[in-house]
Amino acid sequence: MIKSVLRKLEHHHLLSTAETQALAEAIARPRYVKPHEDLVSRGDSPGRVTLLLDGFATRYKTLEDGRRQILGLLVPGDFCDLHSAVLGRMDHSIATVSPATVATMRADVVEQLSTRHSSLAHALLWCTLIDDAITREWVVNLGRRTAYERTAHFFCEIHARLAAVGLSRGSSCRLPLTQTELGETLGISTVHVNRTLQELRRKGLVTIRGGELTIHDHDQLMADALFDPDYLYALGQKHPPTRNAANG
Amino acid sequence: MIKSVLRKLEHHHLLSTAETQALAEAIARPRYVKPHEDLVSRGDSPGRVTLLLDGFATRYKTLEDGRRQILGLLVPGDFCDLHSAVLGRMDHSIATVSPATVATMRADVVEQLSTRHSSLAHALLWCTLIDDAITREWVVNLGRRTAYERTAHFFCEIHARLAAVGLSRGSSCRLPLTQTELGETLGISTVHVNRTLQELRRKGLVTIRGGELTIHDHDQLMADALFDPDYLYALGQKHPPTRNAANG
DNA sequence: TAGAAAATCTAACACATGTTTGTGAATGCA
DNA sequence: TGCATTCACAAACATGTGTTAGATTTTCTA
Repeated sequence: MIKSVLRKLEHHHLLSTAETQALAEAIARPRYVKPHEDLVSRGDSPGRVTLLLDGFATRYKTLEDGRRQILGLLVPGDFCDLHSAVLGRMDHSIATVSPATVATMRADVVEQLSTRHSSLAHALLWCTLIDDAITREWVVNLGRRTAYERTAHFFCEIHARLAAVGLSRGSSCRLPLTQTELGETLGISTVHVNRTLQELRRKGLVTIRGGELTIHDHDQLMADALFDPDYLYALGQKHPPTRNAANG
Repeated sequence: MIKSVLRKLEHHHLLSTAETQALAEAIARPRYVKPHEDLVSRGDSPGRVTLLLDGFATRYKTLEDGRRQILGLLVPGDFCDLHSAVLGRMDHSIATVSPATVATMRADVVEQLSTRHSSLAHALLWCTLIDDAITREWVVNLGRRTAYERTAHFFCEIHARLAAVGLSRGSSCRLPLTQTELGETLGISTVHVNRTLQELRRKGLVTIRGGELTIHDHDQLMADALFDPDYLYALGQKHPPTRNAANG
């Protein structure tokens, strides 16, 4: 279960056995969380860092009048709130969307480990910065792409990210979001999500059913989305340069 | 000139004289840059970290077909590409919008300083995380706010951020963006920017002229924008708790 | 397994925003 | 000082997306 996290951290570069062990020890015993439950809420000062081991979660913010925007989709292996260890409190909330398994680590322990193991610190920072790169791409998505392009782009991204942690089966992967949640992610209304999904289906590019996303024509989807996986920093590749020849 | 940076770093908590001195020494002699010139381009692996000392700059990305989205506005005191030191290359470009003064530091020197001076490392990380919080709020802005609300929100944010580095005069501050650039920031067309600015003016909330932004009714503007400065983490306050009583 | 609740899907209509095109004013450059 | 360029502003029209409301289907749960 902890594998998904290690796999992600090692995308960056390999950790020593001492490091992975220290990390594994710091991780509290996994906890099961029901769908649609807050893991951390805006304003919290958790003092613990939460790690998503299984299932899906969203970062989100709600405006005074109830409008909700999803800021990011968290997939297994993602850290939920590393930044809160430095900033002290959460400026947004995080909620599960599916049944999930999470583990936590004490923030001060993470800090200690980071000072002791510089490449662990580096790996954690790397995770945070990839998240930022993804958020920036979402800004492009919301600002400059049409609803259709946005949706296509989102599907490309999710498939790539899940593939990176070994959670895709060929052209399929899980994506347990309702059309309402998709709308809150893509900045469009639920009704328009429905229209858009129909168009993607009609063109034979994508079907989504029962929380399962299937991409039928990856090339065309990427083209329609103006998708360039550059910003994922080879998250989709097995192991970047630092890994030596004997790749597994 | 270096003051703007220090002032920002010290929002977080005070640096020792040794630290500020080490930082000052690492900063190469300032360089003047013309408006609308790239400071770093997408794909670059700069090896140096750039610091904006004076003037304005934008992070931006361009889609294959030419559509451009501004991902962030950089104001004096902001780091342009701290993350590139870890990620290795830029996933977006940074360009000046006004005449600007910048300085650079070698990435490896920054890394060295960070390991030697932990509270400097902390301060730099803090800057990065604030940037992320701002980017997340931009996602909300683009995804859930109307053109009018977005524009109002953007003006609130810029004024708060400039006030934080001592670059506002009462209800006014510089904002040298053309209506086209505002559109690329707010995810709307140039024509619609014009319409929106007129509405803000008609309501007596804001005027923008000759690169100068003036807010006539701050309360109403914040209300219309659904602006909550929370996400700026008290960037707008002089000095947070860690600073002792004798505040300047 | 029935009933309730949630999610998908449709349709009609409203409207915010985009597009195109053009004018006049401001700005920069030779 | 004049010319070219950029910028702000305007009007008419096109359209993508939002809204409201309701019918169907699926999923949950008692």
